[in-house]
Amino acid sequence: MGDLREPLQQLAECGLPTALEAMGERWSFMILRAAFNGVRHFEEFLSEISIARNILANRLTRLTESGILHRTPCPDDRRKVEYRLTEKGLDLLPAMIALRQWGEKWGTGVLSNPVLVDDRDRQPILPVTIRSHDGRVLGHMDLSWMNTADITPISSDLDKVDNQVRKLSAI
Amino acid sequence: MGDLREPLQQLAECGLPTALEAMGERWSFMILRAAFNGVRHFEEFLSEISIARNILANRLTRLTESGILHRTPCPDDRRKVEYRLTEKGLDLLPAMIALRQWGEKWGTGVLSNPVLVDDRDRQPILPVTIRSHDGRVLGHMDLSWMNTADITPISSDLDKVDNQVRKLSAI
DNA sequence: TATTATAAGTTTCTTTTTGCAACTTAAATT
DNA sequence: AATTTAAGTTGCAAAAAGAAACTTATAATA
Repeated sequence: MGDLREPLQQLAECGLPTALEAMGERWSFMILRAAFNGVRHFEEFLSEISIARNILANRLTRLTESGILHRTPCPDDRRKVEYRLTEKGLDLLPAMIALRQWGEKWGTGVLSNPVLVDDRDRQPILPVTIRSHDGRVLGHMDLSWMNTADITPISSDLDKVDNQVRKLSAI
Repeated sequence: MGDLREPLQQLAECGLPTALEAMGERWSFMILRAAFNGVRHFEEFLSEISIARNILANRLTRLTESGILHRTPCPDDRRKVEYRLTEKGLDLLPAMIALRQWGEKWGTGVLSNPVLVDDRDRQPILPVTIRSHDGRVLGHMDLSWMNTADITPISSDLDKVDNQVRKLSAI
């Protein structure tokens, strides 16, 4: 069988560079976390995070431009500006929690307190995992890359596409 | 009821800064992605990613130091060095996929090809989500912060801890 | 064997980002 | 009217990123 490193260009066709363009700068994730914790104003971010004033201003502008935060001047106090997470920003929660959980698991004894719980039963959430279409938890050894074109809608014969598949766990 | 922004210090007690210390630098996630795609050697990373030589050298050293990659000189060709993901590195897959999926969803029409499939049935994986202990998919409005000490082992009376809870969706 | 090529860096220098501190501007408080 | 607060901006120094040439050890080739 051929070389395993065929999709050189395909590596480029991936959402990761896009995500990093918006969230890859220093402090972006810390600002996001603060926003998820209800922080909404400039001076509030400033006291929550140990970031320089000008950098914060720059990041808030960038996050606003990329549609992660929405900037609104407050009507009641016209000095204030409110930064709120948009739907796009809120949708970063799984990525942020996955990162946080990884840091907790592998960091030097971070006690992880407080912990995220489900409102319904007040129990801690599960570790964020990768799941198959029917909900089984998958590890990297269970995964392959496959061309969208070669995917059978739901369940059919899938024998002939065998060599269109690249194991992720060739690692 | 009191102020909603009580856990100022608690924001610091979180795995996110730890995770960002290891993965927050520019290119780290791109290197990780390449590693997940089977890239193992310096020159290979270099041609896969548009990164400067010295920066790549620096990042590989840093990622090795933080235990995400393991560096081994190749026995067969002593010029070569092999960089492989450790267990700690492999464990970043959910975070990376979550980011990638976010980029695909919100980026400017990234077609996402190839796509990650489950080996078992060759069907695309689900979007990475946050789940309750019993597997329900949770949104940010279903989540609260709670002190570890106040969590009832599995299911008991949980009424009195009511004001120990901070809604995440006060947003 | 000598010559060339390859792999994995390192060095030097230039350009961008960070970070700090002081300054600004508009609006609210006292 | 004077002071304080909120959200920035400006100027300058330090750190990090990027480009290009250089190094060192090894392997392949003539």
